[in-house]
Amino acid sequence: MANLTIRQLRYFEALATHGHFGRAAEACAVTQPALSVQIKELEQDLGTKLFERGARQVRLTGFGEEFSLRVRDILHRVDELGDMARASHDKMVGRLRLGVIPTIAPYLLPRIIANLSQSHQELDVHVRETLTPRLVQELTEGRLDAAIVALPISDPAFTEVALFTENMVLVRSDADAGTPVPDKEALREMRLLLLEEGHCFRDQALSFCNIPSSLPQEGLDGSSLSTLVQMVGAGIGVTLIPEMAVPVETRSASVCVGHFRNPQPTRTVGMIWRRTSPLADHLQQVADIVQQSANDLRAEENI
Amino acid sequence: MANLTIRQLRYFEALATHGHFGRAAEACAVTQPALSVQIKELEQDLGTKLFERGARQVRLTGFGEEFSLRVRDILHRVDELGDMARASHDKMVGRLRLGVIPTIAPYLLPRIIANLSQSHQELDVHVRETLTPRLVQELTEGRLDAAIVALPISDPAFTEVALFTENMVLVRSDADAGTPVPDKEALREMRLLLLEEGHCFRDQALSFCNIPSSLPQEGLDGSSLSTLVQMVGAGIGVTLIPEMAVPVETRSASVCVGHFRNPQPTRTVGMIWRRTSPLADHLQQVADIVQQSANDLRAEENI
DNA sequence: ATTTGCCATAAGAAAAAATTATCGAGCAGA
DNA sequence: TCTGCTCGATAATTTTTTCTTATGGCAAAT
Repeated sequence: MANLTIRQLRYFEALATHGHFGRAAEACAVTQPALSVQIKELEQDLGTKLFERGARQVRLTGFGEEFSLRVRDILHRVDELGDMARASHDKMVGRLRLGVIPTIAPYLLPRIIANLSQSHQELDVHVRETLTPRLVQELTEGRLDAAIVALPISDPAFTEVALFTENMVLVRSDADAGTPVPDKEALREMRLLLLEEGHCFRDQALSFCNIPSSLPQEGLDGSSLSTLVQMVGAGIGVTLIPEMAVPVETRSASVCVGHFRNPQPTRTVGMIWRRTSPLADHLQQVADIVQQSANDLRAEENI
Repeated sequence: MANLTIRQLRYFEALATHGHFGRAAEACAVTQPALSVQIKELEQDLGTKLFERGARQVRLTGFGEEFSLRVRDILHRVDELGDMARASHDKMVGRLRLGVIPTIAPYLLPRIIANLSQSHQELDVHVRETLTPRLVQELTEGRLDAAIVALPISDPAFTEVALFTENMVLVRSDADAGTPVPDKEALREMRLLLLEEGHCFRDQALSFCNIPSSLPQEGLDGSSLSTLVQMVGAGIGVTLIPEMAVPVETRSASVCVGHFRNPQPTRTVGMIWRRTSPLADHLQQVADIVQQSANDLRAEENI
């Protein structure tokens, strides 16, 4: 009934083209009875004769003729399945859904995209920029393939790969240039501008200053590092930003950048993906490229 | 490698839609390990993971997603094969390639076509009108499904079914009306108009007169019965035609028809097809309809 | 009439796929 | 943190399918 097999269809096609059981069988690398039986069962399943067995030759019936057109089409499509799989073996193909947190995306993404599309021509990269908790959720739900976040995440469901560790730097008004960089105790006395709640970078900044993140601030949170820097430039206060953001964010603002020393605050950026993801191998490649992208960026800055 | 089975594709589709091995297996009416193994082998054959087995759910990978689109399409087409076969089970469907000799076609074909297309709605009938030897050849080569000819053909490769026997009648000029119908000896002295060589009806006429068919005639052969009758109407001679042709051919010509007696010349018309034809059952039905058509025609003439 | 080519069939062997039973990993509720 | 539970993977065995080899029979060709 619905028990057609691809094998039967292959035998059928061979017999249709060769018009000869023996040769068709040979073409299929089986013996003639094997092919005979399968053709017979195919005809039985269909309830219709496909071939007319004359003494001299084997010919398709009218129905068989129509049948063969469809069978050829089907076999072709089946073969394509294999091709498709083979094509996507090593090179990562298709879509890569990548999440990135907002304090990384603007600075690193352009480089990542450039490098990725160079090394993985066929890959179309979807980027989602949002806060860590949402990235984690979407990753869990399978709506993302990987995410670039600040470590640690410590979710046992994820593989976590550290990519790089970068310093957090102080952004002050131009007016403060030359004055010594405050230590973290002094920092606590200053007006520290922070990202809105939910940004991990906010928590990292607070943590560096030993300020509990639950403590309410003065209500001057910015929605982006860019906003914070602008506010600093306006003389409203100081802020911390990741080193990576320096070239972009301090270019057009009248601010100066100061490095802390001993201990310097840092954040570690990494990539995470579901441990069960079958893309694991590929994702490690992607992680390497992201790491390379960060290195590129850093090298560029230090020119 | 190229060992994909339809079964695997069916299991795959079930798992893709259910997202759950147990339920997919149930839907396929097999146990869960059976499905598990087949999916595993499918993935192995392809060399790619199709599903991501999370603890909580089973999800298609990006590749699996693309794969499933194609698989659904393929399975649909495979199912159509079955439908197609089922649809053509009893009712004869598709094309019927029917050969007919020229001394039958003009008289019987309209009726046959009418009756056939009434009883076999879905059948599109291709008609080929030519001389017996060519019909036999095309039948042998599988380029025709059946032929309506004068019997006997006596080819062991063919099934031969007699349909009806009809008289051959004399066509004379109107002027001869009322004079007795000549017997075959007298006929030999008259100017007998015949079809061109190759027509079996020519040979049958000659045979009735005991004239060897090898004997050259006076070069007045007609290419059709219609021509012969017109010639008779012009007073050139007499001719024989099958009774079936009388209403059509003698309607507009100034000729009269005479029946021989004792023995009347006759020809037997029948249908032939390759004994190996899988349409045998259907062709017997067609033969019945052809026979009925001849009866219809005869009844109509005798009104 | 005999031989030959070719497909069908039968019987036994090999391969594939199913079943039952069991394991172990990840969640969830206690 | 443990414990029970769900669910998929795996193992061992049986059943089913599909081969191969051997052989038969029919029709065409010599």
